[in-house]
Amino acid sequence: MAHPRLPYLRKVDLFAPLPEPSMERLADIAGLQGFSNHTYLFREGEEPDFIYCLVEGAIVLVGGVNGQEAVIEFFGPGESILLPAALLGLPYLVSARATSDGQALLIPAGRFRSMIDEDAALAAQCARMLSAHWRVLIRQIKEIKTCSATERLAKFLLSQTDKTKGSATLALPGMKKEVATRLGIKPETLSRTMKKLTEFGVESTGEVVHIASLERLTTLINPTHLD
Amino acid sequence: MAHPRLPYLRKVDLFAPLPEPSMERLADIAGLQGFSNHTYLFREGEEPDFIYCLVEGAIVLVGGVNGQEAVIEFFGPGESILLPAALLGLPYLVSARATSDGQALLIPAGRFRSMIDEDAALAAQCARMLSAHWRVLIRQIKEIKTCSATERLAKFLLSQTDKTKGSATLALPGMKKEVATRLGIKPETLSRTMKKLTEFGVESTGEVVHIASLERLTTLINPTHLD
DNA sequence: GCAGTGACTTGATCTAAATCAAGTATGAGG
DNA sequence: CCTCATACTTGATTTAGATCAAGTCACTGC
Repeated sequence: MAHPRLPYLRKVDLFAPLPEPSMERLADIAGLQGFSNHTYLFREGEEPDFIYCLVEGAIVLVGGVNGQEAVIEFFGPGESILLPAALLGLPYLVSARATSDGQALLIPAGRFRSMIDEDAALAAQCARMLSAHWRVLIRQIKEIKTCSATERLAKFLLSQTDKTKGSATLALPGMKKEVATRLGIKPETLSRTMKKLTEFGVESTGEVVHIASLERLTTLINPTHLD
Repeated sequence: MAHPRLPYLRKVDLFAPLPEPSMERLADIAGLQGFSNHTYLFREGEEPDFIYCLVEGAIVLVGGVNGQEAVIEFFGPGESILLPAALLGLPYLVSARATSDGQALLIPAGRFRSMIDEDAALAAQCARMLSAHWRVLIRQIKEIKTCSATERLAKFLLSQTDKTKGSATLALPGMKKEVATRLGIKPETLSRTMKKLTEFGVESTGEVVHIASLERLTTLINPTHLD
């Protein structure tokens, strides 16, 4: 095969639906890079050199204001990050830290920026992926502004599984202290909130959380509010 | 002129940089609609029929969870809303309420969705506008998670003017109770927080806010934290 | 094996912001 | 002009979550 990168590109949601010619142009400029746990892929304030597409492993997007640091979102295989900064050529607003070893496809930002004006399929696909992520962020903002810590944790846990009925076992996408800032609370509060959820059939052993009944946990979210 | 809508299209940031042929295709399908204060342009949960491009007037995007309602963001002339829902054909996650009388260009979502796959310039421009808005949302999430109510209000006020030095007078983009939920606080808290800012040269008379010294207000944001 | 470090928990206390409860404008409609 | 509704303010009180302070536990490196 002409391009050894092609099989990796196909694993990335942003590129998977693209026609062959677009894929090949991307394969020409993409590079594969391994990263190890706890390292930073890039930091807030830096100029955007690449778009990062996760092939394997997991990372967190974190934003710092003042001395503090807050997790914006967790990302896993198939997801792409930093498309907005790269497209606009503006400094990153967030940093990315690996939460496991893994591999990412790196697409040079400058080349990508010129490709997008000529390749309608690619541009449209970017618009769609950005739209999808826009919705993820909106949901998070709505939750922070209108739900209590307990409700937010319950929603978060439910979002970590694709099942909707019965029981579920899931691994947290990062350390507890990262999950805490993702939810907009402190680690101590997460610890206590987790304990509250015990009454609703949630058990946690390290990174692994077991939910006895998804239905039961769901009742916590809309607390007898029927209108 | 063939298309009476063209001058309006040019006022919309999303379309302004597009080449003539793209503009004309858009002019063919766009419709102008007036709206009056306090009315809803669309509501959360509805199917996306249009993209709304504000030509004149102002609107708020609000999201409701449980019984509550929170302002996500304020929008003014030139800005477009609901592009994400329209592109993906998914139900709106938010509602839009007018905060003044005004006019909007409505682009049918279905037609727009097919245009975008053929028109590279349009698709690229959508990707760029979505990217810009992504950054606005990220900034908001970072602020909510890491700043106190006072800091968030100070930042918000500063963001409402393009000046960076001296004094400034500005009109709030909506009612105080809307500004409050935009900041993730209750109206009562906004009232008290405003009073606190009096010591930092902020005076408020109804919708109008006067900042005596932007520099002085800025010091409040990075409280003697230098590293 | 044992110090050292960093994640997590648990408890006691504090505080920022929410809630509850009156108020005072302000503006629309009869 | 008066009444009603709605925005906003102000005060008293409560509370969710933060902060401060010990702990325990698991893992690393010597």
